[in-house]
This record gives sequence, C-alpha cells and structure tokens, in this order.
Amino acid sequence: MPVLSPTWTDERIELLKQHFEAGLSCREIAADIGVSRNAVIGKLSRLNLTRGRTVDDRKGQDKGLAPARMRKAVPRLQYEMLATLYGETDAPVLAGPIDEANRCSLLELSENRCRWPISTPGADDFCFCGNMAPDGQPYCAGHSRLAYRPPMRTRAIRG
DNA sequence: CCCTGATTCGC
DNA sequence: GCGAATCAGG
Repeated sequence: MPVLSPTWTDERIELLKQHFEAGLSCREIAADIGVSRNAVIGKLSRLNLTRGRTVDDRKGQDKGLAPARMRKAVPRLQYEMLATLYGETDAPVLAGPIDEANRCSLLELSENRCRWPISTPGADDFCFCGNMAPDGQPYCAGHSRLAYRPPMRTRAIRG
C-alpha cells in the first residue's frame, strides 16, 4: 500500500504522456495528475518530451556555462492545431484529481457540488468531482478555473 | 498583472 | 530523479 509517495510511477507517467500528447497544457496535466505544474514539466523534460523550444541559448543565466544546447525540434501535434482551428474538439475531458475523495455519481450531484467529469463518459468509473462548489458555480474553485479557460490564445494583448 | 513553457539548481 | 526556483515569452 501507499506507505510511500510514489511520485512518478508508470501510471503517472502514462497519464502524463497521454495528456501531453492530447495537447493539454501543463496546467491541466498537473491538475489532473495532482502534482505541481513544475513537477509535470520537469518530468516531461527528463523524458525528453518537451514540445521543443525555439531558444537554445538563454540570456543572462549562464553563470559561466557556455554549452550550446540543441533542443529537439518536435513539431506541434495535429491535435493542438485542430483544437486551435476548431476552437474545441472532443478533447479527453479527464482531470479532476484535486479531490477525488469526494467524487460522486450523477445522482449524487447537488447544487453545491462540483460537476467536473471524471474519466470518460460511459466508463464504468465515470463520476464527478463532487467537491464543494461556490453557490451558482457548477465547478469547484480549482476546476472552474480550468473549465473557463479553454482559449489561451494571445488572450487580447493589452498594451 | 496574469498565465504558460522550459531550463537550471538544490535536495 | 524529483521538484522549487528561476527565467523567458505572450
């Protein structure tokens, strides 16, 4: 049993990869798995799964180091492109590990319960977050933020 | 100011 | 190896 904190086990890593390939943001992935954003990113980096960056040389961080780091030129996934074009796809709406202890079924849902879907609809383990949700809000604090942030495209450049 | 992504550094 | 801190870009 859970005597230790198996931070990254095969299951976690699989989820991580799946969500990453799905085009989900590190924020979503982190929230889904239940770890910090940095943790997800860090693991991805170690797995060499980074989406690839254009900057190989960072500015003022070399305190004496001068290694030309060539990052992998991984092309963007079609998923992401499609998602951007269509605005919304049948994205795998997983996520909801913030507090799966309170997760409940559809019948158990209440006005003050988070309706965030857990797992894929139709699955035998399909359920909802069930956390305490603010009055009027369908999702809990954590999920509401994720739910209401699908478009993260340039988000209106303030100037 | 907010957020997200990626690298670096300490444990 | 993991994750916070940090940096960079939008």
